[in-house]
Amino acid sequence: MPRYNPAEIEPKWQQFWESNHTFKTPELPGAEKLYVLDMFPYPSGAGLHVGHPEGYTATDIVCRFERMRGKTVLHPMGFDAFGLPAEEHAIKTNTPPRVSTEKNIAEFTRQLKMLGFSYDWDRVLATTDVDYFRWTQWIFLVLFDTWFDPDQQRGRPIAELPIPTEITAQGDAAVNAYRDRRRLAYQDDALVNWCPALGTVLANEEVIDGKSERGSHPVQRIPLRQWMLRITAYAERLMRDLDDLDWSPGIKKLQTDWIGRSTGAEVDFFLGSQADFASWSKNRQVSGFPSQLGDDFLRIYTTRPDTLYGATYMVIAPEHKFVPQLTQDSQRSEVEAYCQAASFKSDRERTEGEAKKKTGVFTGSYAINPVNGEPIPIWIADYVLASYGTGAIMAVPAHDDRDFEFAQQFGLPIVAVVDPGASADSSRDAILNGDECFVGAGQAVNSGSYNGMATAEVKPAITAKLATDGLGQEAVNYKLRDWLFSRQRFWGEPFPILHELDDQGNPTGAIRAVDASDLPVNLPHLDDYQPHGRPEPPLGKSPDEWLYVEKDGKKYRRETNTMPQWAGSCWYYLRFIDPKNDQALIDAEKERAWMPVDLYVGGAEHAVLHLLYSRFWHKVLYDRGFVSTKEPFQKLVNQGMILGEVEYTAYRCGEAWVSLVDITRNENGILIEKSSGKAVESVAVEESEVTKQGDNFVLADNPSIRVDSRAHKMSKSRGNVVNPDEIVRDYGADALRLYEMFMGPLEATKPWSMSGVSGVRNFLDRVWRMIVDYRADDIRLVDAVQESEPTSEQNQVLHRTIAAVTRDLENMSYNTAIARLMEFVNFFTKQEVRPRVAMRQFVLLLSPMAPHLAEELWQLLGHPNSLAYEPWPVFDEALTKSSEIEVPIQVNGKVRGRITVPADCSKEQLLEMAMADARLQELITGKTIVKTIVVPGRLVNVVVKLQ
RNA sequence: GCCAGAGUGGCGGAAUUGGCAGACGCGCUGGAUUCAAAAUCCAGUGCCCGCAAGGGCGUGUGGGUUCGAGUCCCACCUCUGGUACCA
Repeated sequence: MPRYNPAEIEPKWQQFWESNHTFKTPELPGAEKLYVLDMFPYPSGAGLHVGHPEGYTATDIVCRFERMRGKTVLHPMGFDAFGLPAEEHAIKTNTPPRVSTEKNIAEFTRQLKMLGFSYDWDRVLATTDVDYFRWTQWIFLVLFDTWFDPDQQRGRPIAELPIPTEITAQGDAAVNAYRDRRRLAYQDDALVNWCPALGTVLANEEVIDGKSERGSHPVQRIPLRQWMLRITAYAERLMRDLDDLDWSPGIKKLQTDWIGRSTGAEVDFFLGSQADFASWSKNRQVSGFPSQLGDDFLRIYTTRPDTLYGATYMVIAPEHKFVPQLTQDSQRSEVEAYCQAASFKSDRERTEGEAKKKTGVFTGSYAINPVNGEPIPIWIADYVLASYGTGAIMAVPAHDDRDFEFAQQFGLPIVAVVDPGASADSSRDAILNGDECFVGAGQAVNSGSYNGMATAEVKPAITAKLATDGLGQEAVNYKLRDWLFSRQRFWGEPFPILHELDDQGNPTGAIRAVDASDLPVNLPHLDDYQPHGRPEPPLGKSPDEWLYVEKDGKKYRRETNTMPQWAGSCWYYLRFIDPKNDQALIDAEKERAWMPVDLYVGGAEHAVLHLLYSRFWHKVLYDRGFVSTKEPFQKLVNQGMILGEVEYTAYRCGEAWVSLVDITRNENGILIEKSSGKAVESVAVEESEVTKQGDNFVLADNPSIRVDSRAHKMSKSRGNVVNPDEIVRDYGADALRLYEMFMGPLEATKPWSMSGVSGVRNFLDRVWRMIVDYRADDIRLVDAVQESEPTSEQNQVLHRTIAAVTRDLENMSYNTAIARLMEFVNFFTKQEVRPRVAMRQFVLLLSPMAPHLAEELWQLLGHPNSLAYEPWPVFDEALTKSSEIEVPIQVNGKVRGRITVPADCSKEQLLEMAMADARLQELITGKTIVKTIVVPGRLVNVVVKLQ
């Protein structure tokens, strides 16, 4: 029964590859290396999703293709296994997260192996492996041991940090504190989502609308001591070094925008009476612009120093440390209530909901505008963020949308200082009157000596003047914030940090790093994973043997925060190169030989954070001499999302159908009928029940009812999730791989289609029957496959296929490569004689995409060894060409006929033959030839006009 | 609102980058094979007019450049994804 049976041949070849170590990668590459990396998965309990194999198949094709072209390929796989779901599961079931994690990893491994990817499984790792996170902790020690030298723009050992003499004079504790403040890993108070009812700190994604995801309890933002990583120090390099990467412009832009560099000025506003302003500013002319903040002025950051004359009030963030100082007694209760309310809101809530209405409260205090000596009121409002710039702004309502909206709401003055000019539309008067906001560039007005100057000139001029007066200076700001690196979680890497305790067991504030030789710091055993009710991490529940450490005669308590999930995924690409090294995170020679990653493929959801964090760590490791490349990932490709099968949805209100055009969403997001306002019910309809009318789908038996036709994201709740196990069972792994590649371009979002899967399976069946005698009782070649020379036509098809498939694989255009292979099969199944040499070449071309079937056929064609390292077929250019070609003849750009001409026919000959064509003559008689266009090998176009 | 990407047959998608629009697959129609079905094989399949030869229209919409536009330019519409007061 020699039918194509993937259930039999796929496990057979997977076993063959495994027992022969076919894809074992040498420690060091040969002549040419290629490092191809997939974004490793989080091993969730749900198992592999069809989205995973999309990218994995694409990279596997690259690897198999390039191995055959002689490259030494590194293609590893691992698991990003720390994370919230395992811990949630632990809280619910009280099983240790490691147990469920390992179970999930085993399941993922089984599923990945079932798809025949050519990973070097000897290198597999999980971020939760103790041998792995030992080095994650080690890298943290490097970050802890590094400060950023702004002059050299690089990270240097903390021992090289220059200590000011006055600090040295204060003793060791002062020196240590000075160092601690400058390390790349440092401690700071940051706001966390504290949920008193659950007795635990929640991650941002666990907070929905200010309530806990579980149980809907109120969540409060409270400051908690946190570990931070000084990624902002690297902002400039993270931005600049994008230039040399082979990433899509879209991703580069996302990263650039995330870093969000802006230039402007910091300006100090005097906090005092108008009478004292003169002497204060005179002082400033002598002392200059101070680097330290004082309490007699408010420092703001602006990108529009040119609008300083238009600043009519100021706003500070509710968390600004001047709030108590600036609040007058008359305003105190109002201010306190406002700030309290703001503390309950997350950043997101402040910007969402409530129609983004601006809120704020007056402090009762005033500051003096440095350019004109005018006092202006200081407000508190949550539209100003504490974490950006200086947490305080000068408000220029005439030229900033947000300030304008706020000023209108609270009746604050609006003074225009930029004239949009006559060229602008009719609203110029409204703008100058302060009735409308204008954010563009123009000409300065109401701006003292700057009047008449263009915006672009005023900016530097005012900044320069402020600098000479000691009132301001040019400044650069980034939206990028330092990376909040600690989590109040159990299931993450413990920090290798000890907090010194005094004799009473209280922290002294001094910290020390765990010695590198004492790594790893393993996670302790906990009896249970229930929250303990304090705003402190679960590791606070650890047994004393773990929690308390004595070292050099001093007592310490371990750090109880853990690292975020990002930590382990920041550097796994390095460990794959040398996964078992117990002396170093990576051997230097191997690192130089394999880095950088030549191709990195994964979902676009990691476009910003994961890639930015990895790049940051890599740069620190580079500065400290542990890696040799500036950037980790040379080429990046983001695969598109796979949606569920297309669904048709009709809507019904009671018994009556309602057309899609008559439906809208009410303010609660419920679908209603526009006319009646009644809720409608959505009904899934079969494809056979709908028909296309114009651009839309309608019910076949009621064409006035339009229905919705779209593919949705796969989700459990929608019930449209496709399970790879089922596809492999019903169609085979090669069919799944092939289908996912045939669906469309790798980067595109595309809907799943079960009949598409059976289409490619059908192709694989045809491939089988092209070579195997499916009517015989045992597996043998079909009679048509013979040891003969290909005809010139067969050679033409073969060599064109080799050329096209090779080019398509180089471009990662897998859908068209597969189409070429289909054309080959369509041609050769019609051939009575199928030369064995052509079949051999074809099998090699097919092998990167459908490796199991290809190996089986390769064996059948008489080769005892795997084809994995067979040389890739080479095409002969001469054989791809035919001697004659068909060329269209156009009249006025419309195709009116075709002629067959020699392929190498010259321009003149081509025109001559075209003009000799009877059909053309017929069409142009009685008309004047205005022009002829002849493109050899392409077309002839005759332009005529009447007469 | 802003940013990015995309709109091509009944469906997924091709088109060597300005040169025969719709490759390849799905679906559909007809035929062969079969007692019948499945499977397989062959042929056809953008829309409209026409018995046919042939003609007209056609790549989201409207304009433009060109001998020639899916491809380039301008304006607009729709969808998808991302993002959210960063001064």
